[in-house]
Amino acid sequence: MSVNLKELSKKLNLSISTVSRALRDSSEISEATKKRVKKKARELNYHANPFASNLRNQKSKTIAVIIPAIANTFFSLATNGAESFAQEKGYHVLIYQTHEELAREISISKHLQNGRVDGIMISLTKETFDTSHIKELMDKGIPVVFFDRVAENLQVPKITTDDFESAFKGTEHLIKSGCKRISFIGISEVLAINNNRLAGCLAAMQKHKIKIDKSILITCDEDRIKNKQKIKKLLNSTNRPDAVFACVEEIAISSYEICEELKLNIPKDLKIMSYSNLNTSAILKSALTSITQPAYEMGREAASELFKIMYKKDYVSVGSTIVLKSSLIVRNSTK
Amino acid sequence: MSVNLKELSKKLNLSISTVSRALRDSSEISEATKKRVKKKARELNYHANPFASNLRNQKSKTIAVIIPAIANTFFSLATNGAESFAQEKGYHVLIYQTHEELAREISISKHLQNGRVDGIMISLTKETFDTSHIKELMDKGIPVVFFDRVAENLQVPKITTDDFESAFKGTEHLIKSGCKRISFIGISEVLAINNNRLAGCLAAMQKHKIKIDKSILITCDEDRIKNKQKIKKLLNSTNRPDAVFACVEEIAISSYEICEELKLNIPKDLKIMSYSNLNTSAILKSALTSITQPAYEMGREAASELFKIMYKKDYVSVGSTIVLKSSLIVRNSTK
DNA sequence: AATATTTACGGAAACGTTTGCATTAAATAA
DNA sequence: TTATTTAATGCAAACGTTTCCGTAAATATT
Repeated sequence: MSVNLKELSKKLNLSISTVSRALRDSSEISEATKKRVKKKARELNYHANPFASNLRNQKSKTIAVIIPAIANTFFSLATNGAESFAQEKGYHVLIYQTHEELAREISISKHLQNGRVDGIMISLTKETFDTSHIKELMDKGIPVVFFDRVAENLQVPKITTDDFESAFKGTEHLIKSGCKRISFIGISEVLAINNNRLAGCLAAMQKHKIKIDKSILITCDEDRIKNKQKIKKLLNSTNRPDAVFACVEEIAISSYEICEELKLNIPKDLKIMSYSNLNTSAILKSALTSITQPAYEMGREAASELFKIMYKKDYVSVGSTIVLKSSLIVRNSTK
Repeated sequence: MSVNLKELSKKLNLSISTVSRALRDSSEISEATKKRVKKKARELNYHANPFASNLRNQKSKTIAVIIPAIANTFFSLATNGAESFAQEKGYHVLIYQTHEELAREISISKHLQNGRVDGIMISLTKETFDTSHIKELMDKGIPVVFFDRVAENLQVPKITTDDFESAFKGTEHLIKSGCKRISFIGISEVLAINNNRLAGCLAAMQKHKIKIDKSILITCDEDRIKNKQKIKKLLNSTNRPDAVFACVEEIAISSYEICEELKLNIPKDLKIMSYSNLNTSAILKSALTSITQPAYEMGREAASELFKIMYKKDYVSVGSTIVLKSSLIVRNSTK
């Protein structure tokens, strides 16, 4: 196997403890031996066994990122930010996908109760109405931070965007573009992110005296095919909306595809606006008006907050929320 | 802290070893005590310390996925496949981004020499012309598999797609659509994947007696902005190509953006075809003709191969290559 | 010169498991 | 009845670190 401290110390005619200290630059060791030890360590390609260190130190230099899905522009960008930050700090990143299933989220949480990671970043599933599994982690003393899809009732740092405000602003833009019948298409009835966006949308409509028709406020919380059927039904109805405000980009994409099928022109027959991190927004058949979250920065910020509480001795987590701004980019789909 | 075997065994009036064996269903323990032990373990919310187990067992139940970037449709899909497979097997997944830098790839490789993971899946950077750092890992006895961006000279399982054949077929499609001046835009001069695609493209041109102009076989291996300038120069030249064959989707996206700038119509003024896993291909301003790799399956397959050699005692890695098929989907951008 | 302090190192315990090797009691065989 | 096997459990070593404590020599202090 790999060379260990014992072998290394034998070759050097030194004790294990001296070698260990020399390698970690202890002040108790003379510069001369430090040099000698480090040189030999390089020669023999010595690398400390992480499990022995972890066991002894009771920490893993590892964080977990729990997300609904990695193959998603928002979450992959956020993960990019988190991993980049962690790598800079010399930490490792474990990734877990819940696939939008609460059962998996719970199962993963249980698996992380044993100290495998020093901290956890999580974005909840569409189904997560109850967060006692997260509470359990916190009670075990494991630092947790939420990003984007947060649980508002837990005393944990949260990284979010200005969902209400950006949705409000986006909806005002739609109204100014002449929309009178706006359909909000959400992804969940339990996620704060969804409900805040919806609330922002409704508030703008109220302010501008737009009649709210609840029958066109729909939720696509099932699989892709069923969701598409739901949207198709909406866009095929006699009393079709004149605009779709999509809560996430997948819904916008489906809407585009359905417009194609139904020969609806965007933006003439239907305007579409969406929360989106697509890098193809500008080159879509009708360039997509987007509300773009700073996904990469959110991932970095979440990791940064996580490290802050991880480093704090005897930490008491506080429920501070960091709100980043999304940006509205108007393009052809709402002209 | 967390409850450990010692405390648990004390509560049960049993020895540590008995409790340990009971929990792992050893045949040496009576059913009665097994039941009693498991019940108590649940009650006290006992979870074995993974580092102690790892140290003792000399394995980590963890694999590493090393990729250029996670915020990339292909790699995020492949990672999805790998993580899904690993999760099913009860394994954990560490993720590392190289950001296309060989130096990082080397640094990460060094960090994984210490047994932190039981196996590694890797897709190389654009810059990786030398793979001695990978060889070092193999020499330490750590199972490695390549996917997509492979090193052809190493004796390791490799998961690839039929790059030569799919590029050949795609190019023939371009030629049949009337293209006489095809520009291949690559991403690296050292990656096999790039060179195989280029070779496939050239072979098709040769077969159909299309003149090959080396000045329009270009490589975009720098940052986004410089690459875009390069493409712009190409598309703005007097002797502009009538088709772009993009080696990866980022190049296709840039090409679309430049066409917009230069008021070039796709496909009238320029046809574009690309290797791509974009889920917006069909709704782009001119729907993109794509060669799509089975990214998710590649990730799963790579993980599957990795587990095979991980489970093999005293394994000798063989350089078997699994080739999956890409599919050509013809859309409007080459009509 | 005698004592106190500092410097540089070694011994051994501890982190929490897993497992080879007893050990004991009960069950079976001779 | 006595010897032998089987079943169920305990003891202690081992995995490879880190660090508390101890100690001898070297240096500083009075």
